[in-house]
Amino acid sequence: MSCRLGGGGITVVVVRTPTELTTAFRERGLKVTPQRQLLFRLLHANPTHPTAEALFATASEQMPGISLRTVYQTLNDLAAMGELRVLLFAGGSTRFDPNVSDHHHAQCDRCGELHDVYVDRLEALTVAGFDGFVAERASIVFSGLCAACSKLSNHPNQ
Amino acid sequence: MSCRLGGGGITVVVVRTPTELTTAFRERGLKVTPQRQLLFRLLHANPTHPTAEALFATASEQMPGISLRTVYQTLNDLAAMGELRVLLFAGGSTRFDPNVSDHHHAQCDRCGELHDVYVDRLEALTVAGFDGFVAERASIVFSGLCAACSKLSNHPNQ
DNA sequence: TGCTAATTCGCATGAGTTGCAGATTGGGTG
DNA sequence: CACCCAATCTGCAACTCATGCGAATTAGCA
Repeated sequence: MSCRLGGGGITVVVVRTPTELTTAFRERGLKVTPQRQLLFRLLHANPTHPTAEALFATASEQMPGISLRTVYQTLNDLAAMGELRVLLFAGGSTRFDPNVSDHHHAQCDRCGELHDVYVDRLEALTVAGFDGFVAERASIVFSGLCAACSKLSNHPNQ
Repeated sequence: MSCRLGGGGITVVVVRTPTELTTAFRERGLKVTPQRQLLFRLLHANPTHPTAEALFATASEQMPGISLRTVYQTLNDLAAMGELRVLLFAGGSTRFDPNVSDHHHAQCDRCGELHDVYVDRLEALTVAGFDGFVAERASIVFSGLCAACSKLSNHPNQ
């Protein structure tokens, strides 16, 4: 089985700006605190799929005293609003993906790095065994070696 | 750019028999205890994607006093040997899949049920954004409603 | 400016999993 | 068949990640 990889088409990352998130929060009767504004900024166009702890660490630098509890709270609010995707992967805690466009992931077996990929022609898949299951979404995770780790294994002396 | 995903052709559900697992354990210098034999039997052709706790509960019926610690230990050993796939899904703890053939999963948004599906023509996918990533495997999780829950939503009066 | 519900924060709690150590045992060896 | 030792089992403690709770604070509207 093999898969053809598209020639690096342009990928559009759709991530709400802090301003848009502010509006979305207010519309729902949620308040926009300095803590939340900071998190909105840290998440904007953030491609690192951070964990709550990672965001907390970064946020603490800019706002000493911010609580880990607040980070979780805000992340959960965002996820409930559909502004954040929650990702579960091997090797640790929940990661949050501010990229809510239709995309998938590639995870490196060696360093654990996770990055976004865009898959087309999903409808071309042939699936057996649905047995009445009505699929609405598909989430694909590719495993292998990232560019950096792939180079390393070609030069094992490193 | 293209990637080859291992395997291919007709998908066969390969689940080692307790006897095969016994041999595999001995070959690696691991001992085969009554506890492990029981777990081998409980896992054989088990389509339920059980959690460690679920296996522990079933095992306890047949072997009162077996330790949850032992269940974890054996599951981890099996996973390390590649005889078990470790699955992480929303809604709780790690699940273990004794079906190590090339397959994927469908999870019901409503009841959480998880079942196996077989995907063909992965080669038809067009993937952008690998950016040097060398994909070796792909894991697909479909979300939607299982047959039972799908019927329920068509008859909301229930 | 004042009110009130939402939020923050810190601590306690809970679920899931692993580390540890003493007692036990599988299974190769003599 | 008995012995021996490393592997295993078990129970408990500890650890990680995440959430519940409540008193103090604050955003945002009147």
